[in-house]
Amino acid sequence: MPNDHGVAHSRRRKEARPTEILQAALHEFTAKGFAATRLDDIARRARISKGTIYLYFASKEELFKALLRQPVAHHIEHMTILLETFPGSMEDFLQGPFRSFQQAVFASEARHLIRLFIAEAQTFPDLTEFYFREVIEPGLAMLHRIVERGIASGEFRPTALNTFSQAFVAPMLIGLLWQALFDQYHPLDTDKLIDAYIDLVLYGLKGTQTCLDKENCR
Amino acid sequence: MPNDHGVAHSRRRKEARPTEILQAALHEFTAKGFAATRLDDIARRARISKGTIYLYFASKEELFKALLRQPVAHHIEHMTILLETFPGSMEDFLQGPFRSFQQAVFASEARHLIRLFIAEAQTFPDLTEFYFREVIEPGLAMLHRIVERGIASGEFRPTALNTFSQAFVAPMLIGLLWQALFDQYHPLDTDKLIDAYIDLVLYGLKGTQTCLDKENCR
Amino acid sequence: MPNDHGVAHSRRRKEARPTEILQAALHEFTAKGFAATRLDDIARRARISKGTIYLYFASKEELFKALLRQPVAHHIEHMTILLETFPGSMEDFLQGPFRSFQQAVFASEARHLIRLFIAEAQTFPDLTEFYFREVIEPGLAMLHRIVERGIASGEFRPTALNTFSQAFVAPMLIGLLWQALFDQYHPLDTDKLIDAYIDLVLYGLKGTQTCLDKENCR
Amino acid sequence: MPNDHGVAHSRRRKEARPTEILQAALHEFTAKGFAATRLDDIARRARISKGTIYLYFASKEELFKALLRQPVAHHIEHMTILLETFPGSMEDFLQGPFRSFQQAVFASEARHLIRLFIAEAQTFPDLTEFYFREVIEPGLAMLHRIVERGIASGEFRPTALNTFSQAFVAPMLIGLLWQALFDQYHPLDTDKLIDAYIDLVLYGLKGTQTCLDKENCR
DNA sequence: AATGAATGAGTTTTCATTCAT
DNA sequence: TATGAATGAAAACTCATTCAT
Repeated sequence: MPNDHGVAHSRRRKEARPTEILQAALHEFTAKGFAATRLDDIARRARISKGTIYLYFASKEELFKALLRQPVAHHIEHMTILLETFPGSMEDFLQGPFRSFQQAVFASEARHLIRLFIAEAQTFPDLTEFYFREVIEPGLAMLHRIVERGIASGEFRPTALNTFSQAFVAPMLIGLLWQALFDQYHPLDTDKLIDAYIDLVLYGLKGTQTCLDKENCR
Repeated sequence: MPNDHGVAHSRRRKEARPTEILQAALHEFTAKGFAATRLDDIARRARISKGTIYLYFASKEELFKALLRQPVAHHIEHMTILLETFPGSMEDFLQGPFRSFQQAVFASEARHLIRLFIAEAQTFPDLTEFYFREVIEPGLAMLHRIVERGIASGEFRPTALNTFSQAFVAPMLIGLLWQALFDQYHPLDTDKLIDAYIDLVLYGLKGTQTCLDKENCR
Repeated sequence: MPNDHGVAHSRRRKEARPTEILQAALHEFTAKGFAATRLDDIARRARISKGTIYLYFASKEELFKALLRQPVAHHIEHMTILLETFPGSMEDFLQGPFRSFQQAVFASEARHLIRLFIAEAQTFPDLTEFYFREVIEPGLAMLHRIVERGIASGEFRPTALNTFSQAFVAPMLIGLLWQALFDQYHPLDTDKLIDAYIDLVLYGLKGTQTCLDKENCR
Repeated sequence: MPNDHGVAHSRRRKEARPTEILQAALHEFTAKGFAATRLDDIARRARISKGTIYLYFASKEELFKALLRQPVAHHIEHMTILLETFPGSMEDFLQGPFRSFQQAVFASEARHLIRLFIAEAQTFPDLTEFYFREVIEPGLAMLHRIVERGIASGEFRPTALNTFSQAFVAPMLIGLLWQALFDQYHPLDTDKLIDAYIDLVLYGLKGTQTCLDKENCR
């Protein structure tokens, strides 16, 4: 019965549509930015007609926001939960889950989205607020918690890094932007960059431990 | 003598036009991005007519490129020359001229332009190449040179930072982006961020070897 | 059944669009020339929106070229084929098919297009080449062939007209231009003009043959 | 006294200005047509500033009309006067002054202006009327007069050419247009074209009268 | 008289959005 | 649901014309 098949097929596709559209949108917005991307291009890439997009997203802007709202927050959430129950040292956490998190970001589509967000944030103030509330604030809180726990346990010494948790993700940001902009001119090994940076930070944080005389070492 | 005034006024204005236009363009492009900025807006801000822009810039794109090509390279150049003749230690250089350089970037218009470049680089590949050749490559070379000189003189130990000079400017980038995007939600003291980071880097570079005795350490 | 009607209507219209647009374009371009014609006017005349034109033609220039490329060549082609198989005398051909051809040009839209081409040829060099290759060269070749056949059969005497086949169509050109420019001041009977001219040419071509005494004839 | 010189020089130039502008305008309008020609181009070619044009011509349109009104009429006038007092046969007139006139048109700037007029006539109805009254009508009258005189003296037979004097200048028109449009693809010897045509016309006009036996000479 | 910087109306072109099918 | 032809608002860009010098 072709009808049955047709319906089933249609339903299956129907459910997949938003995702298909978002994937196409990711590709196009990433390549050209919001304004320079045409819905036609997204539709063509998703192999649907332009009108169909409007069945699932109210406007180009909403599609863009939906794309950017999707996929970053859960990384942070996951890390935060992991941290709460993490039994080991904070050095182990940074060398383990935190490093993995950064590698995961580089491996995922999120890598494009972060850059896209930076590019378009001015144009979409509500996106900026969304990111701050959903990603930045919880992310910084988590980083702060790591340092706090490290200090509380005597693993870390107190440093300015406690106030500037942003610095923890600085090399990830550098890496993302470099990859997108300059890799063609001069490739960058982002894994090693992250490793080097974690070492640097840990070195700075642990500081006095490697020092013979704790009292005298700052 | 109205004639005198008129001539003087007109001449002064004529020569100032490109600069006036570029200033207005900086403001508008910065606020809305390339595509969303209308030449009408730039013209209105510069208090001239739309057509006048075309007397000085061939197109919206050329105006944008002219804006971005202007003002970053000379900062780097200045630093590079300074470094060559710098008599002191590399720690002094980082704490002195290098810190000043970063503060200068934050104080200047360049702060907006860097973010604008990141946002629009995808759309203007020739700008990307320009930045790589004129800013990134010489900048990295200079940073590399600092570490090399420090190692050669026994001031620094060899670390991965030697390979990843990008990491030196990571917090400046974080600071620029934070200022533009999130300062309204949570202000960031960029001066202190830079200080903290230079400390971190120096600590990592100089290593534990140098610290036995607080008075002697730093 | 409104649906049926609707579909039929829409389909019919869609296929007809390019033709409708070209007709409107013919009218407007003919009346005002290329530069002075606004796409708005063409759209209004075709009862569509400005944007629709761009669904079928890439630009104003392409629309103009499409208009001029259309409809002249086939006249020539038809004549050329006719000539190859024409059984009668060349006088009969000139008095018959060739005269009809000229009358057909006067009756058709081509009459406007030729003038339009003359007006705009400077601006569109590729159109000029197109006309030369597709219309002028084959047209002259055909005229040349007529004279040749006439001479070969002894019907015509050799004259300079053999080298200047252009002269055959001179009155048609005069007629077209007169009609467009001066008919309001002084109407011209183009049919009779053509007749008179064909007589003149035939008289010249047949020339001495019809004269009994060669020495006395001219 | 530099003032004197200056004034003299200025006056001399001042008087020459309109002509200089018209020459530049001829060149530019001829090359690109009315609409596509920019006053800037004309000014540059005349080595003056754009504003200066407006000291001598009220608008682009007036400049164009002034250009086209100039220089054709006097050719006709001259011919007409010549004809009135011409002592020889009309054949001599056609072979002499009339042929010279056509050659003069080809050699002069008028050659461009005629084509320019054809191209733009639609856009400037008053120009069309001007041409009809000043050029076409007197020109046709003169041609008509030639034929009449020839018939009156028994030199010519009555033919349809009497009614269609336009045909006399047909090859000149063909030649002008060919030169402008197709000479690059296939050069045309306009002198010989005119010669051939005058022969053809004379042959037709003198016709059967020079033939001994009317019945056999068509 | 001459200049040429400045203007802004006018035109082409693009593309998000709609809607009849 | 899905389509894609049609729309028309919006924006870049041009250039005749003006006018202060």
